[in-house]
Amino acid sequence: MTKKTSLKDIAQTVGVSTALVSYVLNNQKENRINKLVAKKIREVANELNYRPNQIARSLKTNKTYTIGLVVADISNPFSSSLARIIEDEADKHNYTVLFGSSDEKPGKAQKLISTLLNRQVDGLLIFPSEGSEVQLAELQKQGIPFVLIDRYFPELKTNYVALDNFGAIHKAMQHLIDSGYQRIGMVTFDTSLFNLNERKRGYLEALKGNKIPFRKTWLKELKLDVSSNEITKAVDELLTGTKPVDAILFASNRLALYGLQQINRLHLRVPEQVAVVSIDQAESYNLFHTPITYIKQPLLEMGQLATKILLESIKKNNTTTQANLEGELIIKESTRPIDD
Amino acid sequence: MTKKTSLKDIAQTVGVSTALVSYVLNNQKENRINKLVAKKIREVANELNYRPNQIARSLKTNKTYTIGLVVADISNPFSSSLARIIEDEADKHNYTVLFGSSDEKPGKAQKLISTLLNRQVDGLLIFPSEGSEVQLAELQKQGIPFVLIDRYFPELKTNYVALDNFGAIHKAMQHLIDSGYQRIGMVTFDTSLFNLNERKRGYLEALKGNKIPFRKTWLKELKLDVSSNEITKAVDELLTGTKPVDAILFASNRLALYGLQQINRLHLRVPEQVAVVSIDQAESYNLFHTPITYIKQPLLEMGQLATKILLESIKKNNTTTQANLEGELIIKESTRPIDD
DNA sequence: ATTAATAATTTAATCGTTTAAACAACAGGT
DNA sequence: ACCTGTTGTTTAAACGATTAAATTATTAAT
Repeated sequence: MTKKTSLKDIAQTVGVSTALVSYVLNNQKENRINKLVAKKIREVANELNYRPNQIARSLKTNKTYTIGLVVADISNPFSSSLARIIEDEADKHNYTVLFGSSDEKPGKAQKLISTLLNRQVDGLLIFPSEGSEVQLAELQKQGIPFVLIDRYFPELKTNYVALDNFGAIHKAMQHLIDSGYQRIGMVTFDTSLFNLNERKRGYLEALKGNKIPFRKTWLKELKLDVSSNEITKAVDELLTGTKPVDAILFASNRLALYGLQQINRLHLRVPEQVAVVSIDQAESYNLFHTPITYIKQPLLEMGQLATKILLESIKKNNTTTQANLEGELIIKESTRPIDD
Repeated sequence: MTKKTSLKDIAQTVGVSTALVSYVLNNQKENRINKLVAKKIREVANELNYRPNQIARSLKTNKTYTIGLVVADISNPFSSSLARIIEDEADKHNYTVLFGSSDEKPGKAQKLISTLLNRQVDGLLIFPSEGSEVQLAELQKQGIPFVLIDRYFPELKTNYVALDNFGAIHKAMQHLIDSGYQRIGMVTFDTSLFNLNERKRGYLEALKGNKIPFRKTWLKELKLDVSSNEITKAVDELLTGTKPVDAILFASNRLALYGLQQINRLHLRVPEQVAVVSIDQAESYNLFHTPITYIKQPLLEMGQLATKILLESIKKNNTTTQANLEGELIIKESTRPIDD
């Protein structure tokens, strides 16, 4: 490995001090520096292929221009799509992203955050997992800038960017009801996470608002780390009883992905025998014979906004920004109105 | 922001030198240090919630325990799945991952690599893009440890881990031919990338080996950054002429994703009217009415092996490891043999 | 020619850690 | 009493950059 060139090397070859080299390469004190010397320094820097050691700079300036991204699982399309958006937005401001997956486990998240902080990230973007309130409160106490994405805790006064889950589901439900569906099932998660419960609340409120009595067999609440088999089973139960549902609302793309497979296996026609709505788009839904109605999350806006809020709060740590963004209902064939 | 505690703070409260604190917390010189003092130091470190400044440590030790991951696009499932595997493997060795997307553009890749190197990553995992040979040769010259994933350049003697593309496609083709398909089309990329051309070579060789004369209308070569419309058009051409193909081989999951949609739109039955094979699995293929035969890439092995090779070559920079892993052909309904 | 003002550059401390080398204090052996 | 060895700890330099303050060189003004 050819030794990397440092300011010192440049300084020596040119015959000046490292300070001067630093000033020149950072375009500081421009008017005070001899143009010829500056030119020479730049030339030598180029020749020696100088790359500033960001680590050394960080140590001195106490800024790493790095943000930490904590997702549940980077291989999940929702996470990776947002990761990409965040990467691009961060890059615009010359920030780089360190990431890690928490697998929805507070312990793992804790370890991850700790690792990222040891690396002196300037701030964190977190998809928080269930039960991480205490950790987050601690971060807050330590004055570390962070923004929550997708989920948040109403009892914590933190920055966050999330979907207006209640509104989105309510909108979807109203659409189903307006289209003539009456026995509407929902497959969602059993969790204490506020945002997911908002989805449930949206479902229940919509039923109530339309005077449709709720039956508890319509609501399937699955663990966050649910297996594909369990999703299959839940969908099966919704669709094969004596009084099957005539529409299903899936609370995540993973649930929809496996749920639709089961609908295929049962040879049910969509939407004639069962209408379907999913939260969160996926290009792959188009492989299904009937295009699926879904709630489009404003991913671009979520990612960009979250990143901007974080960078703002890194600059000056004062305000708290909380954003509940609207989802858009994209109506496709899977919820065609029942003609009667 | 409460000031972070440093070694100095601990040293001062205990009343010893920072050196001693460092030795204790790093479990060095254990037998030479007074047990009571050591205990006291650990206690105070705990109380003050000490977190070592990895930046300072890196500056001194010249090791960041960070690897840089350069993918084409982190939001692509292939990339993000591998990213997750790499993350886990890296974590086992206490490494953290900095990532960035190159969008298949050498310029962007260059900038990214440069940024990562400025941050003193210990090594790089790269999904190289077309035309990056010079860059990679340069990296090599500088003695920077790196491993290529998925693609490689036969003229460069670098570490790499990739699929045996020729073998995989050949296997798929043989299966199609053995199942009675004769007019086999392929949708692939028009590129100088070696591994993708190996796919084309596998296709052509299989035809030749089975004495099936190749027709150039069967082969659709699309740009790497092809739009969904162009994929649609290519599939359309393969399937709607006077002599349509009776099977299609898709060279990537993105091609398959849009290709299958067009097959849906044309209301063609799979496999009766057209058989389908895709490289690279995707859970979402299961949404298609007919399960799709595909070549399963050994992602876990690829990611783990690449990471291991990188960490090895960070430790001692000597050998070059090149691995062409076998793909597994997973046979499903989409290539059901033609009964005759 | 002297002084003052300005221009150009250097000095030196600092960030938080690591680590070789030096040092102090004491024990045991002669 | 003196040397030797061991134990426990400190000193101080180093990593590669930044930057306030000090210093020197040059020019302009009197």
